[in-house]
Amino acid sequence: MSPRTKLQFEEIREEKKSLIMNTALEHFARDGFHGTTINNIAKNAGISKGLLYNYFKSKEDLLDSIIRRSVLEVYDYFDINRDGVLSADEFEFFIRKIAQILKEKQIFWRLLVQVLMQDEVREKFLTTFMGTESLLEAAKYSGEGHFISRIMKTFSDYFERKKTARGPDFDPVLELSMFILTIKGFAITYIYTDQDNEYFEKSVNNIIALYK
Amino acid sequence: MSPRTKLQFEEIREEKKSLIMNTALEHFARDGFHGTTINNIAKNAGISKGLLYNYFKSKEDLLDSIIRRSVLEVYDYFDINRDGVLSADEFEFFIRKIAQILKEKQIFWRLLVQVLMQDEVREKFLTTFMGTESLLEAAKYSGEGHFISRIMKTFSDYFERKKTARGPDFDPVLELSMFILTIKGFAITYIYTDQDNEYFEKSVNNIIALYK
Amino acid sequence: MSPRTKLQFEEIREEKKSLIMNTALEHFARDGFHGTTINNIAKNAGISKGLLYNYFKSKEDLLDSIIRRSVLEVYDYFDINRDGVLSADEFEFFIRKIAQILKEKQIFWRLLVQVLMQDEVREKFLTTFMGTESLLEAAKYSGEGHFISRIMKTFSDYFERKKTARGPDFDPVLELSMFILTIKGFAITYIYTDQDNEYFEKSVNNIIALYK
Amino acid sequence: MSPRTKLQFEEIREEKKSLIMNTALEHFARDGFHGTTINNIAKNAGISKGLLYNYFKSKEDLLDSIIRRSVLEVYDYFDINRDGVLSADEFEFFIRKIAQILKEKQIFWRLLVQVLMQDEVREKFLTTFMGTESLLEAAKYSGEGHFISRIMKTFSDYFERKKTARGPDFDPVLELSMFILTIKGFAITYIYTDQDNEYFEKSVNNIIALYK
DNA sequence: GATGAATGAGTATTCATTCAT
DNA sequence: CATGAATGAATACTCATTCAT
Repeated sequence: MSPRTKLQFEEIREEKKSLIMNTALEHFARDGFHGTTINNIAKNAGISKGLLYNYFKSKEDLLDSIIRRSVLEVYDYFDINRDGVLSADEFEFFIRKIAQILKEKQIFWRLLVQVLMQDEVREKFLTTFMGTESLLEAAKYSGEGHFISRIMKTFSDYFERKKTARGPDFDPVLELSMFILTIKGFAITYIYTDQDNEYFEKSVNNIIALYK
Repeated sequence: MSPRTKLQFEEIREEKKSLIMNTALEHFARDGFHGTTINNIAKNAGISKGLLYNYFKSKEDLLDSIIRRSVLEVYDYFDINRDGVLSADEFEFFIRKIAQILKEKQIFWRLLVQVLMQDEVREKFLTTFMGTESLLEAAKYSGEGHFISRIMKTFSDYFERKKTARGPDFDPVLELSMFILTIKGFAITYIYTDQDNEYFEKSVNNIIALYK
Repeated sequence: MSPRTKLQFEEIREEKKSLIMNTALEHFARDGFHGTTINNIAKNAGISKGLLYNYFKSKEDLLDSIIRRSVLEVYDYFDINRDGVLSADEFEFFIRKIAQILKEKQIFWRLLVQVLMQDEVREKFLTTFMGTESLLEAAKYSGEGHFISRIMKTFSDYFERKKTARGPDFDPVLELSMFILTIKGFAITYIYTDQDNEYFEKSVNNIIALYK
Repeated sequence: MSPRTKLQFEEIREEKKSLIMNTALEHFARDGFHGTTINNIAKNAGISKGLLYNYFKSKEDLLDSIIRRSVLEVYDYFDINRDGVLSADEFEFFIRKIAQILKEKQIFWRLLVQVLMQDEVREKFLTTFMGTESLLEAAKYSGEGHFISRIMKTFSDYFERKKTARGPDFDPVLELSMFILTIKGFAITYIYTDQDNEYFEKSVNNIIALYK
């Protein structure tokens, strides 16, 4: 009957937080942020509302935590040891990685996209993770804490380097923006579509063929 | 002081409805469906809540009406006299038309995209206007009332016909899905971006160059 | 069946607001601000919670409104045409006036005192109506909007003028602060005591005898 | 490693209780009873909520304990060996004592006053320590456990005795009630005011001059 | 047609208190 | 003795919708 140790408490905390966040993610992604009630989350997680508020300051804080956690997870995927120069093969690897993440975290991306449609959330998110509102702008800076900005810069450099090979008619910024736009379209499409579809893979290959 | 004719009453009705819908659209697009209150719409439209309910059965009915109206408007854009065969030039015309509509109705598209992220709305909308959940699937049917499905079919046929010219390696369905996905990415991008950007036009040209 | 006029609406509004404020005042004075629930106020006023929030932004706004209204009422009592100089008879009139107000608005004063014990409310109130935290300090300034400060200044001047008559040993500031302190004690006592007590009147007379 | 004796345990218990009560007092006085949370008290006392409930049955019990303890402390101040007759010098001593206690326990008095504004608490407290609601009434009885009543009686007798010296116009009850009222005003004033103010001492002297 | 007062079910949030460890 | 996770009832506040005028 000895009291629980600090570690035990910590474990319980982390487990419960995770449980709540996963449950909430499902709800948010399916019903939207406003359409989801704390009551429902708590009920589905099998806990009381009070406990939820023991772990998260507010409904918004819960949303924040989910986004933050998932973004950091995504960041890990890209945290490979690189010299800042993206070779053609590395480029391909990247694209495949993005497709893979999309597959594995489909439900999160659905939430993210939905949430990013709300203007306030959008602004806040972009400032936090990109440092600017436009992906094209983001590509110009190598913001320190701005994960997305860093990736954009990497891609931007990639297309810049292609200019020498492709000649003066090649517009690297246009190429970059077409590439981003295509990736976005790809993502939006497969967030809501069955990804076992044969065209998921085919599209990936095609994007690589187009922009590698 | 002759009494107003039935027609005049009808006109007033339509004008008021339009006023309400326009005001509501702005709010929905900016604050989301849940984030918008009837009170706010009524106040901004300069009418009373009661009157609003005189015109629309419910908040959802108001949303429905807006979507329905706008879709019909969009439909008008495409209601050119055509023989069901899309020539290369007609294809280009189409793309430019889409870009133009995107520009002219940016706020509506923003709303539509946002609303379509909510699963319930999404399903309802897709059933009504497409007859299926997947654009690719939609291309297979020439649904009667299904406006979007019809457009998809037109594009599908277009890429099918290119197969003969391009040879056996050409996969028309892949081409169609890459095309759709690109249009989606283009739309999503410019719904939230300043469209006076030089890359708006450049991207349009590029998409045409790629898929014409 | 003609619709209600603006005036009619205004009347309804004012009546209901008054009803709510009176009901709330009773509750606040008896159970304290925190001890009173919106539910109870609404129930006792015979209206729905929703309506209450139609008239007051929040529970705190309701409290604010009550205080503001009552303070203005009290202000009216003192808004006599005066030259800024308080004669001995006017002094007596004042004291009797204060006693009278205390009697007529006992329940409000109970609330006010109770509320002023909460540090935050206290600060806010003092800043709004006095311009400083100390009555003694308030007496130094003739703050424009600061109703209480103005009264204090009047009393301060009164005791200053007595100095010439009473000689060098007379400390007008001490006299003022003893006077204030006595009035406070008087108020605190009779806020919670049956005022038909014979010593209510006797005390008033005594205070006048002491400080006139 | 000799086991702790019962006495040692008792000491620890008392120390912890004291720690909790002191912490709680600070919070109650600053934020009010309702505005204070058990969580905050526990956190600031450096203990767990559970332990707090090991010492006090409820939040209200904690409040009760604080008041009870402090009242007893105050009682000690007055528990001088006296014959029941208050001489003029003893009267002066008393007043100075009250002023001193006010200074030393300012924070407690603030709490007490605040808490006594809540009607329920008020009633309970008055019954327990005074036996009646009115200080004037309290002066009539020499309630056994009623500490305050006893003090009132002492003062009452004091003013009664002065009647013989002052003549038939002297109303001892009026004098007593003016005295009480002045002390109350003095207390209320200096509970919230910086007591290093020179008028604190001057007021004390003045009260003594008036009622000795 | 037109108004806005009125409703009530619903929502996020708080907090004293309990209890397994 | 000691911890803090867990509960649930209570509370302020919101908002779509109705309805008397």
